Amino acid sequence: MTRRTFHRETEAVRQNDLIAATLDSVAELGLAGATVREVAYRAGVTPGLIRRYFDNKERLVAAAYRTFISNLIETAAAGCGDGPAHARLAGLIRASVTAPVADGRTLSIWAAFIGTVNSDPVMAETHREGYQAFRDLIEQLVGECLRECGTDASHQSIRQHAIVLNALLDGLWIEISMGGDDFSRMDVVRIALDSTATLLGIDPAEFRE
Amino acid sequence: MTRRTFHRETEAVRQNDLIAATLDSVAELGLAGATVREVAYRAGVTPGLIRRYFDNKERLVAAAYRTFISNLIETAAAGCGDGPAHARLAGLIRASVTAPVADGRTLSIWAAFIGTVNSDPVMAETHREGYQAFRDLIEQLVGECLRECGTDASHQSIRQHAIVLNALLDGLWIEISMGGDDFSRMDVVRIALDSTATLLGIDPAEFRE
DNA sequence: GCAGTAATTAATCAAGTGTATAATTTCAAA
DNA sequence: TTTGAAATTATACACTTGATTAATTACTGC
Repeated sequence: MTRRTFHRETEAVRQNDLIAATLDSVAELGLAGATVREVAYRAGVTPGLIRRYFDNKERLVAAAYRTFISNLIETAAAGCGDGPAHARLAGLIRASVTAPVADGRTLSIWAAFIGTVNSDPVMAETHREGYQAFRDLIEQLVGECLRECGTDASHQSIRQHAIVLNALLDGLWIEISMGGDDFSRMDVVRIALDSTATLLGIDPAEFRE
Repeated sequence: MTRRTFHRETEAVRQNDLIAATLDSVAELGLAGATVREVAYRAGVTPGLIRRYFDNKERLVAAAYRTFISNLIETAAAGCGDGPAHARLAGLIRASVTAPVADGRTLSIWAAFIGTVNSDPVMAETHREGYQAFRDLIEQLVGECLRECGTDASHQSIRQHAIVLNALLDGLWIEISMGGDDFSRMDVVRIALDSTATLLGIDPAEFRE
């Protein structure tokens, strides 16, 4: 009986593969399905190897969550581009309600992780960081927008508008990703942009991109 | 060595207790912590008993989710009361962004269950039912509101406004329940009502309750 | 009070979990 | 080509999980 052949990989590649395999497992089988054996199988290695790159399974899952959430925010933020604030905000919104950010697989992974936040301090901290980053981004864009449009741009006004917009985006993202409604015939981007304009008191025409 | 004493209960009471214990476990320990033994312990029975009232653990969890989600929607809907449509809508919104609907424990349970929807068909169906009920309620109230205010109340307009409002409520509910932001100094109810009025094109004054 | 029935407990099982460790294999350096 | 160190595999262990079953207990109807 011969051992299976293998080839060595750098630490970065292996960690990356293991994290990707973890996210795949979580997406398809849920968090409970992301067992050490399942992850190892998907990564094309044996279970024991995981412990060489991650102290324990908890660390692996936490690392997977961190990569996932930072990638997600990065992808959404990449929609900003440059230009005037309202154009950047529009870009962020468009990116937030379309694939690959708004997507069933993404939602599944997000949901699975979210469920652990309350009972797992490590996950809670990771989650807090990611959320904070996104909220800060929105708050800044909202602030610039309000200033551009000459509306009330007081600290409190910015904050409240950011909270509401953040909530709207979260909710739309969930609805669209869930795919429960039939969004195929609607222009979700336009709906998102129009309602944002309405909420911020901006001329919707400027938001049509 | 004597056996522990016990007393019999009706099927309804036992099922209820077991479901309550399941929800407690999920809220505090996450879905992974809701083991048969943990649930039995919290319900004050022995593990074997569970199988007398639920075919298997999957059924118990599904039943717990169903009870949870229907209670949640019922509680929110109870905020409606009666009166003109905009008052009922305002009541629903107020209920949605305040305790016990908007609450950390509620969010934890919701999040834990949501994470299973993608990989578990039974949970997916239960989820769909609950969500549909809430969305229908909102769509009806929005429709009445638009008609009351003389705005465009076409089928498509109602549907789009309902989607957006639903998203806003979901997002606000999550944000508030999460407690990440410091909402203590803000009037979240007013923020929710004002932004809803803005989105629907209704006079905010009518929404102040 | 008594008997029978059904609810409940207690004990056990097989399967799957994360983890640990020793035996192997790969690869780079000499 | 050889050697040595590090990466990877294989195997095993202790533990937890959901499920099963027989023994016991509480309660209902007579």
